[in-house]
Amino acid sequence: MTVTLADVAARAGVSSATVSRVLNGNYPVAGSTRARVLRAVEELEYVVNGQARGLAAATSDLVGVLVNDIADPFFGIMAGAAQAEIAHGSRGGTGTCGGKLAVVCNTGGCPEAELTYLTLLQRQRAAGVIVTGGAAEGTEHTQAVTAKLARLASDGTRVVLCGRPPLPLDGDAATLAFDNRGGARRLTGHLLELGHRHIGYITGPENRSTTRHRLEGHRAALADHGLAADAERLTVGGDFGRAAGYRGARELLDAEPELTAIVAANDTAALGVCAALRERGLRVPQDVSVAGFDDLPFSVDAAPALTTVRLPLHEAGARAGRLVMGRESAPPGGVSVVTARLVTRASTAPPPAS
Amino acid sequence: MTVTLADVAARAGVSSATVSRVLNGNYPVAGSTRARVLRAVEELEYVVNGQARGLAAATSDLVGVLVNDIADPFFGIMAGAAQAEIAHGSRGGTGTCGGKLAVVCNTGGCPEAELTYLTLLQRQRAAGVIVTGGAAEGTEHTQAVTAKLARLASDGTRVVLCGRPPLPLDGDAATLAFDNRGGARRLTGHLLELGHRHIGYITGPENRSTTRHRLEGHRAALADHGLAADAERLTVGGDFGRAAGYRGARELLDAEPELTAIVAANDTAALGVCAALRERGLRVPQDVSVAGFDDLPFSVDAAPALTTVRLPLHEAGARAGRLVMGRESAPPGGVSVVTARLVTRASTAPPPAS
DNA sequence: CCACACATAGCAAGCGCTTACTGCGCGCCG
DNA sequence: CGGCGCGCAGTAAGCGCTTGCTATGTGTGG
Repeated sequence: MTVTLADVAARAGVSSATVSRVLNGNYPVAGSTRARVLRAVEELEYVVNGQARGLAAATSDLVGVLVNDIADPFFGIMAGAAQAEIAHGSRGGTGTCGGKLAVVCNTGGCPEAELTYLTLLQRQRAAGVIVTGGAAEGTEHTQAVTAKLARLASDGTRVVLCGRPPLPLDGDAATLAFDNRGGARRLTGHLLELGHRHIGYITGPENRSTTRHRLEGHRAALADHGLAADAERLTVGGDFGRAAGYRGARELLDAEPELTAIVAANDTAALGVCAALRERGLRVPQDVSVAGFDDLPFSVDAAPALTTVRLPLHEAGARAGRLVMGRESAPPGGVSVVTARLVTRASTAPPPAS
Repeated sequence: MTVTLADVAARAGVSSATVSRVLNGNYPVAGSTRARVLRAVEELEYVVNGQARGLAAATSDLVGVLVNDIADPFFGIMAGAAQAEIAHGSRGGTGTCGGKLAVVCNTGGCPEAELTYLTLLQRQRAAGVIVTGGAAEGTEHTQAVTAKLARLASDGTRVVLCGRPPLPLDGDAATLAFDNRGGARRLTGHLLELGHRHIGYITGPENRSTTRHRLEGHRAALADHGLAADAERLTVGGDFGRAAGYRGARELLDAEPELTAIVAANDTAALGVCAALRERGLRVPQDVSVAGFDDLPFSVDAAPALTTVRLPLHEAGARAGRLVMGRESAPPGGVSVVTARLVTRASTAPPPAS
């Protein structure tokens, strides 16, 4: 039923070695022979068996891409860009084609799931792995994940960390670190400059590096203006979700009547904040200013358009893809910082005069 | 460097066959032997070689998921849900684990890319393939894609079409067809019932089944009310993108001063429509009603909240995942229709009295 | 007490491909 | 005109694992 190299060889009247060489093209084969082989391939609709090839050549066509939530455009954008680079060079048809297959794995940000996927990828002897999104911190699995990554790296799998703090890895590893702290600091700084003095903050999920860094940036800005005191009280927990923003905003509003601005740890939550505000009859930005983080595509379309911090997700994903494919080399030290740029739009304005 | 079955066998003082059987667990092995083997596996941090296993057992741990645009939540939601089902049963650690690896492939809706990925998947002897999103129609590659799918199906790969018209496939194939036409018809029907008579329509990309079905539904509703005449004139082309909605709305407004409602082929475009309207000083829904399609998560947060048609994307994706894993069986005939429910929110209202 | 059945473990033959290494025939130089 | 080297093609040894079949040891019934 299934056509093998040997079938093609028989049909073309050559040995299977010759067919293999024609298909891989790194060995001289006479033009006439090659043509005969290719015709046989065509006629038989032969498709190489990737597993057998991988086994024999000790290579793999797979590259893993771990994301926290594939339904979230934040990750979708990075994953899409990375995949485009990874698949790059592919050509259709029955013939040979370069490029690899990206395996996008949804971890839900759970270190155990990360570990599972990493093991699965290791089983397939993946050529590389891109890990996106913040790292969970402080759980025992975190360490296991690090160990696994170290293992992969030292086994020759290219490891790229994208939007996650650098890790000391042996082999061919690189890190694209997002400047979450700096971005958050500039964002809150912007609000402070506008004159806000009572600024609420809705965090991301607990124990994640991204959450921590953004919060640290926010607090650093407050400290710059000698406002560190209130910080704790005006911070409520969230999870990057829209509902958390909604809930958090209500909570903040109840706790602090003088509140004039709310910063959410990301755009999605900021949208929830806006909804809660609207519901209370508060206008954005006249009564309360709102800011997010990430600058996802929908943020510009929110009403009012959201002030946020832009992370070049597409570019970072593409770069991660190139790094994992070895098409671009890592900077010395292996770590390069991705800058986060403040984008001011209509959702922030000076606080009401009152 | 890399640990093999034989290494484990040597360490445990058994043959490699025994180790294999312990790991696969479908053959009686004495308890004491099993324990010894497992300890050796642990000590050596052995991880099976998926390629070798696949080759020997003629199986695969891979399942492909083709999507048009991974950065679009429409696909992200389905892919995420499907993947959760596909990975289901996985357990961490070094030991055995069930579940498979989902390979999410971004095709950009381009049939050539679909073909390429399908071939890549075929090379890896994927256990199954889920194809999501509408099909391109009328290009010569469309036929090639169909042929490739037929080939895969008859080779034993489970094929699941999710949100794409059914195809006559041999093997173990199933289709989850979205009721785009019915949904669109109900949506436009809603607008007509509100009293609108001049309704603009912004389509999806050309030559895609989804675009065609939604437009057909829209026109069917118009025809129901004897309004088929204007349909052509009040339809402008789009591509499911936000910018297309923006552009389309301006175009429609210029062409038809009496316009009181605009239907976009999806929510993303509807957001662009709202932006254009705001820019012209038109209020939604007092001056112009707007409706989308899909009910993506952000639609409820738009201002005003978008009237749209809800497609149970999560559920459909999960179901596709179960089908491709053989954990749920296809309905007789292989096709099951996913219903599209009208969701009326604040963006639609009766036309202005004038 | 022997034959036979059953429970385990080992042997070895692949799975389909890559890739040294070997073999062959030809043209060219001396 | 002989030998050498080169350009191609073939041979075969794996890659790491699964699995049908065989071998061994123990317990049981006749």
